[in-house]
Amino acid sequence: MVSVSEQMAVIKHGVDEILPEEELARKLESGRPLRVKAGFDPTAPDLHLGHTVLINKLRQFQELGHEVLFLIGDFTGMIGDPTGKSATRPPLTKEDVLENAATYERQVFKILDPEKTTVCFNSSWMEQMDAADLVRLAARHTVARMLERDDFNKRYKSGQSIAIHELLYPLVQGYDSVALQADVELGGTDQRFNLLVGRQLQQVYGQPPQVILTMPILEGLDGVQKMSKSLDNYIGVSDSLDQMFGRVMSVSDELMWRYFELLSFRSAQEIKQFRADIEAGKNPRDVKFLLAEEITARFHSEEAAVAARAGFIAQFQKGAVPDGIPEVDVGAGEDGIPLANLLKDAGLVSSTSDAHRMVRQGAVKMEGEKLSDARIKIAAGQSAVFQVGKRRFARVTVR
RNA sequence: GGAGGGGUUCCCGAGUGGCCAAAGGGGGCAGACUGUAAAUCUGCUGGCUCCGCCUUCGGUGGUUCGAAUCCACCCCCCUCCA
Repeated sequence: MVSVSEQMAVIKHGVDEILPEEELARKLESGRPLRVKAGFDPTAPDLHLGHTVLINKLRQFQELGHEVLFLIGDFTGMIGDPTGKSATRPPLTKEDVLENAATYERQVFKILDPEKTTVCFNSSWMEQMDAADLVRLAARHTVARMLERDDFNKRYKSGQSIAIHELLYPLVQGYDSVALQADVELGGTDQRFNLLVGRQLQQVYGQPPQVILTMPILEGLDGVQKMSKSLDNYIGVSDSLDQMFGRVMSVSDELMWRYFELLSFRSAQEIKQFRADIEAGKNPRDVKFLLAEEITARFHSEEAAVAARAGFIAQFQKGAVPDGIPEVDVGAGEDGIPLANLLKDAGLVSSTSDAHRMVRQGAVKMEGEKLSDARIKIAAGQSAVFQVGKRRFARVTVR
């Protein structure tokens, strides 16, 4: 059994806030496995590394012997967390929810231990409630407290509308903790208020209140804005091996440390040692390799990660053509096909105009030879590797 | 219901009759430098049969030799008043 202080050290690594910290220590001292809850949106379960920050922390709890309650908010999904701009969301069908849940599991169990994870849906208790039950639940909380939530507060003060059902969201999420008898609930920093409501409700319902633990929001590849799909600065957990490896490598040295803190399972001491090594003259790239390997290994495999590294070195340090590039056929006329059209048809550029631009800038190569005129014709029957920029490749056969 | 202000190329935002495919910034892409980093510098950033041509400035229809710019109607957004 890991000591409480050791457990605390692991748990505290990378977190934003633990409220209240002493209470967590006390719960750990009891020695029983804690029920650790985290809620997830039932829509679009296409996870990126930003989402995994939280999941990684859940994993650490599991390794310390605790139980994870993976809650899919299919009922709350009907409301839609008011934080977002989209007011009301189209309700998902049962089938959608189940399908999304399956996708979640597929992605999440690359990190979590299925043996120590309970997947649950809040519709299973919320749908049991009748109107009277809901009124009773609503009676446990006050408008004044709800309005403490920052975004509600702002909207209220500025006279923007707040629909009644939006006030229900934190309440239902909080009730989930009651239903699950959670000991700990994890969430992003933006979830702080909602998590605290759970604490209050548990007390009202005569349960020991959960400890809340918030995780920071992970910055995207740009290092500034939060990682998100819409900003296209993300690394998806379903990304291909090479793409994932390459994207981790493209992270700046500065941001690398953040990723180590939130995405790696290496200990704080180890990470500190890496910093010292670089300080002493080690190439930061080599440390970044370790990060990229760890992450790709998690979502692909150890062997794949090693292969990815080798491929990476070959492609970018030695300028080799990577493996597994797309093979495309393009059609040509009597006297061949102009280069610009070939590039467009092969999907290497978005338009022939773009092709001309790329050629003009010296970005286009055929079998490693730079081409300087987009109007040259490539004759039918030829097959060659075309390259646009450093990372767009295709083996093109002219028919 | 009333008053006013807007809708411009991926985004923000100039432009108010020809010199506008449309300033500037952001983002993106490419080149140089490198560690495919970051920072920096340079270029590109509507389409095409690409040194020329074609189609864009909320929509439709006008005025004009010529309109993103003027007129009419319509659609949408925002602010203030009731």
